[in-house]
Amino acid sequence: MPVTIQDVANAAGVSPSTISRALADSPRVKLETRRRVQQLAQEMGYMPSAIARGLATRRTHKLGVVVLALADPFVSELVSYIDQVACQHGYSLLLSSCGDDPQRELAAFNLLRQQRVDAVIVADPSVPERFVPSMKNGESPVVLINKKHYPHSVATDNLAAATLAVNHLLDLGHTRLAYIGSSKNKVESQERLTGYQQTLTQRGMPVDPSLIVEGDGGCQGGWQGAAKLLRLPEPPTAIFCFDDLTAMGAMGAIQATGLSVPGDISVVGCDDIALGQYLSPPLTTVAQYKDQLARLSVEMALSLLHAEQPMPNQLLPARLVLRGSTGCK
Amino acid sequence: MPVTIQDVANAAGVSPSTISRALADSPRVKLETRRRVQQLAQEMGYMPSAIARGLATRRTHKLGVVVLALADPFVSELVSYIDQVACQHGYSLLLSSCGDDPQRELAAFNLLRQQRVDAVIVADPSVPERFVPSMKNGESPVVLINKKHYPHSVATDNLAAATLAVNHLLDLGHTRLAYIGSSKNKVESQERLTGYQQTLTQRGMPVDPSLIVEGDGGCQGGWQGAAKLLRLPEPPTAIFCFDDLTAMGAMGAIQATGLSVPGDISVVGCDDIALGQYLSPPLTTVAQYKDQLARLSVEMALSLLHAEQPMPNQLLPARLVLRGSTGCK
DNA sequence: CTGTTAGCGCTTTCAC
DNA sequence: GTGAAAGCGCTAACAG
Repeated sequence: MPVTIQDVANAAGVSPSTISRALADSPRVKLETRRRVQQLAQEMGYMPSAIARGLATRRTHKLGVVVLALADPFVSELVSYIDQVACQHGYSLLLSSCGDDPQRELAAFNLLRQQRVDAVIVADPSVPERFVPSMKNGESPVVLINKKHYPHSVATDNLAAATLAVNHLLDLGHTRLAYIGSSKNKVESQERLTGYQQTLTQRGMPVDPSLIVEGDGGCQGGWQGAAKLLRLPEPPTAIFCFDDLTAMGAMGAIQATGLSVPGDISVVGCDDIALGQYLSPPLTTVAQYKDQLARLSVEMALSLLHAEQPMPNQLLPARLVLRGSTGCK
Repeated sequence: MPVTIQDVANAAGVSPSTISRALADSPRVKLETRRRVQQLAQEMGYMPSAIARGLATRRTHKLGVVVLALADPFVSELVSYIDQVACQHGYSLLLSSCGDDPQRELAAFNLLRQQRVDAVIVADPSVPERFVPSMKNGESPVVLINKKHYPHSVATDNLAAATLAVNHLLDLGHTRLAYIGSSKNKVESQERLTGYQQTLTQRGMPVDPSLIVEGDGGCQGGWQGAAKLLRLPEPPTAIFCFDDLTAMGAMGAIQATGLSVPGDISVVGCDDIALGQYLSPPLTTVAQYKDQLARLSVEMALSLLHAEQPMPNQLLPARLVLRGSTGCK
């Protein structure tokens, strides 16, 4: 049995309330008593029960984090940042992977509701759209990452991201430029596609529909997408991929046929996962500011809680990272 | 304000206790009442407060998961499995990355204690040893993954893993065989090193100390380790790496100098992270049964809780996965 | 400055 | 088969 506030109160010869106040460093208790109590609590190894405190204050200091696939490097890096920020604010993360099964989705989200998390952050953009409405029913605010169309979100500007990538490739002199999208992230992928198309058009290049194929946001989809492009009578000389995993798969497919990256085909990814720089060749990519996505999403969640002026939706820029897969460096 | 059990009781015209029992499907309440209450609760969108329940039962149905770096693919894949299993048992995961800072470590672990998690699983083998003793003080049982020397653990047999890798390389005809270890995972790395040495000796090969270098369990360490090996007067023709990230880094370094994998040097990793098969060439590796590690660690944690006969420590086998980086397939 | 009193929402004896 | 009452460990008025 853990030490309770009563135990400490008895030991200190004061009432539980005083202990409670002293530990909160309330000025309402005499400095001396405060110090004494604090030290005593420390010595006794007293750990306030977050559970009892939660019941009393109706605030659990827990953030629910919903993801579909934690194993996706972008997602795990993001969650890692979120955890850091949350920790700084005295919050813990309650994880909830909803898997791909609609049944589990609901169960997972209900678990979060039962746990009375103060807010939930949907940290994986591939969490299905159909999952989102059910969240509204909950009483805790929901912040979505990279779903800018929802009430509370912080997202990377996909249009700008695609523009950076395509301009880079165009600057390199490429004229046949493909895009591999993601069926798992329809909206995001569509936005990046739009950026791709707009940029081509703006720079006076034709948009060839046969150069637009769909992956699944993972390596496999990237591989298959690239394989399809390679079978074209006139294959592209550069590929912009929905994300870094797609790009990895694409590079694999290209290299497996004996072609060279970037010698024959240049590849650009998106996200900037940590492993990208260790691929051969290192992956040129459009980086998302994961640290900012994390920080802002936590801050937004917290601001929603404290009913300050509702923090507006955030749209973050992206950053081009030049590496070997487009022949840079 | 969420619907409380009182609300449901009022609506149903029975007492809270009956609601509580009905929802637990207790035979003590008449079948008809039970059904009626269950449906009513459903309709009213009643979600029992895990927090109040936790206070009353002293069981939170939460598992604390301690990791150092969630962004490590092995770790995130593992946690992903743990989440699945935990969910099946009606448990949620409370995440706690302790970062590399000893200060935060303590804070992170204290958070878990305050949250009164039922048990904690240390899911990242690179969580520093010095962190472990402080866990014993907690009142909740602790299960460690891949730290077989601790009271409650489930681990992959590192000796066997290394043996598989080295035998494979030897079978391929290699005679100069290097090992890149990890300074961040001393014990594990030492075990794999022992397996490497024993196997070489058993098969009548010399153990050349200059072929044993240390990485950091990540790509960078792998890169540097391989670079060091390449500068040797007589470089190895095969490298067994502490883990897949190390192997990725090593492959990068080798390929960056214009050498070929596996043409000039074969590389074997360990862990079998999902991305391995999409590298060029795809990575031969010794797979850990991550699903089993996850399942058994959760089951061990739960068994510890329910004070059944304490489940003995588990040692799992490893499995060789042949791919391109050793010229297979 | 400190103590007393009431809950927070649930489970669980113990009665009826 | 169901209800009443106590209590889980804490916080937060309200007194003094």
